[in-house]
Amino acid sequence: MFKRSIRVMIADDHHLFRNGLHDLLDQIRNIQVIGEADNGQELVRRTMETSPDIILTDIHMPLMDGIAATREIARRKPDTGIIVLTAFNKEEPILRMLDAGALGYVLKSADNEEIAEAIQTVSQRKPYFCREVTEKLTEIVSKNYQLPPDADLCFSEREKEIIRLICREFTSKEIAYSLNLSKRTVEGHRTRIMDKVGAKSIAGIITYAFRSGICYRK
Amino acid sequence: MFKRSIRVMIADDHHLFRNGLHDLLDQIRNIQVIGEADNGQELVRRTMETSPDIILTDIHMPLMDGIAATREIARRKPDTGIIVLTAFNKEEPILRMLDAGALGYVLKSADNEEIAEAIQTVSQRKPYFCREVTEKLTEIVSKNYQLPPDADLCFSEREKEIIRLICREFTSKEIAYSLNLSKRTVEGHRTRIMDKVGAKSIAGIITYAFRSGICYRK
DNA sequence: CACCCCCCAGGTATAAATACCTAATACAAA
DNA sequence: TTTGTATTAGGTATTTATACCTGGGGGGTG
Repeated sequence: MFKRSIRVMIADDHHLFRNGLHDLLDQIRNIQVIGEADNGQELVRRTMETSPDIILTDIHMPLMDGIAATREIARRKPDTGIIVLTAFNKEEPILRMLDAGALGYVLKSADNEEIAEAIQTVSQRKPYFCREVTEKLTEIVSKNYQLPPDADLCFSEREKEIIRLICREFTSKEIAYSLNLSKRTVEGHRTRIMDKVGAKSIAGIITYAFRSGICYRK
Repeated sequence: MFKRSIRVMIADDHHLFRNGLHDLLDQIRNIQVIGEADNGQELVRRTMETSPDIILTDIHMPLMDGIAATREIARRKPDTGIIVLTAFNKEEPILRMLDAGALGYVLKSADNEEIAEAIQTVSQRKPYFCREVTEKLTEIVSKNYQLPPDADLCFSEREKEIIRLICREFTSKEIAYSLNLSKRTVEGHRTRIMDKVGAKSIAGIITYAFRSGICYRK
């Protein structure tokens, strides 16, 4: 089966690094480097013009950083696979880039094979993270994610349903309407929930819901 | 370069599934299946005896589930690469298995190549997650991890103070008393806060507070 | 069967929150 | 100086929430 080559754009503010990466990618058969940019604005502009399949971008760049550029490109050309290629394995940039819409995250210390693998993977719309970043990611997850506490199990499905609706700013009347119940029934559930979690008002229900994982941050 | 074959152990309570997987793995050159287990206890015991390089295990199994078995094996034989092979792409089992020490997570719907790839990857001590799970993982991260919010800056200290008190279940009257203000003043702040965050009620204020990081989970 | 728990729903009453107003003070920036 | 914003505070009215009470129906279990 014939595979058309993957068209790649490089963005980094260091000329030498771009050169090295360009040479490296030129050696890979089905990859074609179609452009370079030394800042985020140029990256966005050239991406709009040339529609690369894959972008390899640094984070720290003048005029517009890689995060803002990624966000912009993810919005305007959502089919573009964006891979972050940066030196540091820090929590915040990883999360910001993920949030901005990057599909891959590879450290600059990566070897040639890994970069090639990242490009191949992301070009199929699959996420790719290098080992270090995956480790970081799992670390972040285990650090920030609280497993549903046993208390969770104390709630019936109905109760959890109502808790989530409460968190979404629905009043008892609205919840009753949407669940085809009486307003009094919803109020009854609400009271039971408050008793269970020891809350004095919906405020307590909501804080409990967030802290316990019944509701999520996003 | 000569590569010694990867010694794999299979754990699943379904005989047919073990068979199918066994046959599949037998077709891969450098993989050698050295044993099977149909429950977690047996998995741990046989792992202690035979020290496989890689374990492919289901989660739901009698006597001891895959999570407990993984935890045990990660503690007693930390060099073992454990890959979860399960049917469902749910948040909780993923996190539990990661926490327990699994390095890979592949859905049973995966094709042969993907399972082979997972084994190869994990045998190099690199984590491997199938696409769906990676997506879930990033979803979990972006859902639970809060970026330092810019919105935070939009609130005056007074407003943030009041937001935190609201989250702690204080009523306007109580807040007014504790801050030596009029109840009406607190209500005024509350209204301004609701306007700013686009909330319809305190529920909206609290969810905003959690999501933006003005209030914390733990 | 009796018992318990969940879900449902109603009454009555008070407290709290919200939606509209208005307006004075203070302090910093344009 | 003027402008803006934060903070303070009040009035009036309606809607919601909460605290008490009551009861029925269904499903599972000892």
